[in-house]
Amino acid sequence: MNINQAAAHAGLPAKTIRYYEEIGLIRPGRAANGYRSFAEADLHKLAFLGRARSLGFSIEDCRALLALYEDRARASGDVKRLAERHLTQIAAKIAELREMQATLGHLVDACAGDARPDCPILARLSDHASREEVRRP
Amino acid sequence: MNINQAAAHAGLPAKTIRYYEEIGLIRPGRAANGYRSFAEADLHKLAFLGRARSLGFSIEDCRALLALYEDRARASGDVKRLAERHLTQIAAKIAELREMQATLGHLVDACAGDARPDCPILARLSDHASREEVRRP
DNA sequence: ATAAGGGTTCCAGTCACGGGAAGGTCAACC
DNA sequence: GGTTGACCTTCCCGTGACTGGAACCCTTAT
Repeated sequence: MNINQAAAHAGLPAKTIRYYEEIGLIRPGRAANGYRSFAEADLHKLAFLGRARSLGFSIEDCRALLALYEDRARASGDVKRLAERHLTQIAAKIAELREMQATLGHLVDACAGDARPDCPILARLSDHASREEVRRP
Repeated sequence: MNINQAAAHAGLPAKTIRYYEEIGLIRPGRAANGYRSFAEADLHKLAFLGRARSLGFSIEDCRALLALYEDRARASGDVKRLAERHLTQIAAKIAELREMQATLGHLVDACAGDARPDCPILARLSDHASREEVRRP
């Protein structure tokens, strides 16, 4: 099977597959004409990689996951640790984004968004101490 | 004021400040010896950029925000539109991460994490149709 | 004179690809 | 047999927003 069929099968761009070969994640065979030749096992690995990437695992995590997958004597604890570490990173990223969302959301709510120049968003960016709340007497 | 003092003042690495100059976000003066010389206005801009970046705005968004900030005839609507577009992206990213978190969280919960090789995480990666739930009779 | 602690430029690397050029290969059609 | 046109190959550059490091200049203190 040639690269474009493999790509369609795995749901990955051909460019990505070439890249995965370049960095040693897969090793498809070669036909006499130099074309890459993808066997069942290669397709399986590509699908595995696509799913791991879609869960946000880094390429290096994917490499480790693939190695664990192929190691029949693996301990599920190793896989779980890797996944938990990734979950921690996901949670941290979500927390960071939610904070941005909250801050920026308040500022956007306070901004009139009309033709006048006064803007609490710019005010906050230019002076961190500035607040969008109304003054209290 | 030299670059390291400016960096300390703005809470940004000196490298980042040089980069911001390189891409035209700031234009500090130069002393006779070739050292960058940061004036009040430069420090203010750097702080502005630092806060905008910490809210997740891209460099190009920061450039636009800075231009709006310096345009006394700006319309707050322009700022608000930019911020709302960014908020949309933040929300999309959060949604994506939460889906990863949910999926991976279920898999981690279902994984024994011991010395045995059986692992629902790898099972799911190797076969998307696999489910971590217990079989129902 | 020298050593330290600034500053400067430029080059390379990061991550995970994507775009595009230049050229080889294959199947089909006239 | 020639010619499309689709597919394949390698190679190199660009992305975003920096970060690290080399090689070298400037200032101040000993």
